[in-house]
Amino acid sequence: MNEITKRQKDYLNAAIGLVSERGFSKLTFRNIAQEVGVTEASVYRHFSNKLDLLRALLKDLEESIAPHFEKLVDTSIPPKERLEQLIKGLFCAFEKNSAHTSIIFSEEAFHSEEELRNDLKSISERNISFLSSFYKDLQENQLCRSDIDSKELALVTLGSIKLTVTRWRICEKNLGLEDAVSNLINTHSVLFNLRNE
Amino acid sequence: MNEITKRQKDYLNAAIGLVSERGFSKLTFRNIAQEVGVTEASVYRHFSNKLDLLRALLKDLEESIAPHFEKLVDTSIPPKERLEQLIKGLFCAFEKNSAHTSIIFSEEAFHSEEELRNDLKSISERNISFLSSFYKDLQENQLCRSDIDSKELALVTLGSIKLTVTRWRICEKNLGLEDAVSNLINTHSVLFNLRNE
DNA sequence: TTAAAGTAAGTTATCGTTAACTAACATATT
DNA sequence: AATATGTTAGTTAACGATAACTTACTTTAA
Repeated sequence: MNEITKRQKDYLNAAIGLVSERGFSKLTFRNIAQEVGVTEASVYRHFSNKLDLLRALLKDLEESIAPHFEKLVDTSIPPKERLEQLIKGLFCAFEKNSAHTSIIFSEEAFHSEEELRNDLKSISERNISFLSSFYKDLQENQLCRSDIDSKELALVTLGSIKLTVTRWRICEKNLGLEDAVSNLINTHSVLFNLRNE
Repeated sequence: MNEITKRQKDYLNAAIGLVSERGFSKLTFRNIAQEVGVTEASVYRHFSNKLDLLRALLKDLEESIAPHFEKLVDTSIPPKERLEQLIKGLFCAFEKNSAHTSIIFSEEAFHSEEELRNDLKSISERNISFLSSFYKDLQENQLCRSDIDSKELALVTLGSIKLTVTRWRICEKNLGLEDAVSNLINTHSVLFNLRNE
């Protein structure tokens, strides 16, 4: 609910780095404190408990990802470019902090906390709905195949993005992310018969 | 390496149930022991440490999933049916034990253990390669669109399957898995222009 | 009778969390 | 200007719970 303070943001950045580099299981008050250079108890000055911290973390990550999906409905840009910008934007964010993928894409992480699980669900459904209305608009303007429901197209796109990121993470960044992105865009163009006009 | 004993299998089943119902973080020696009805130390009679247990768990899950992918190359069955059987088979396995999804699909769970991360990677690549050669064969027989590389098609399919399972899990099984399956198959038929002959 | 399976009772380490207290600074009152 | 009050961000030290893991002893079954 409340706005985040500058100092809280410091702690959150430490948390994000921790998840990115050492995994979700290493996200502890001790480790965050160590990263920031303070004591464990000090973290409690800014987050009253772990749920509170996770809530803030999820919100912070959502705010860094949502804009990419929102841009999908900006009709001043050619549709294929919009999709390209979404994919590139997301992958760029993921490259900077793979915590984004760990958290945004991992329902497992929040298995125990129903509230956070629901938050994660909302974020995911919102992203799907942006993608879906993007495709619906294209279909209505004959810029995309319309023999498949726009929501199904959205699910295919999101699934591909998630899988690509997952594989890229697991391969320890061996395979080029750039190539993966252009493959993704090309595959979508052909498969969905995307046109700019 | 070694074959698994009957008693070990009991413990693994308990472990799978645990992950399915209470999440990966609740997979502890204490909880496994409690499920089986023995003492914590007893579990150590069968698995020398946690890495050993996770190794066995991963192998066990792989053995229950691999056959579904292997059936893809059985040319005695019409191709569309083969794909349908893969998807249905996987979803059926996931419905019985959602641990399969937590583990097979979650790179996060094994973030800290490089050995297991590599195992997971191998399993994933193997599955992709089965799907890929399935599509390649179809393409060579003009039973599938061939303007996109078979591996890209495989990635789209796997991504869709994973996303569908994830969403189904997160929604607490509210939305029907049956519908999701038939949607998936239909979307693939149309999108990939799949034919039986 | 001997090897496999189980137990009780510990170890050490780390987790989230709290309590009691301090130093530095801003604001308000006299 | 000087004093009083409040806030912010930090400290040390401990709490109970739980994790992985060990040792020494007992039961059970081929």
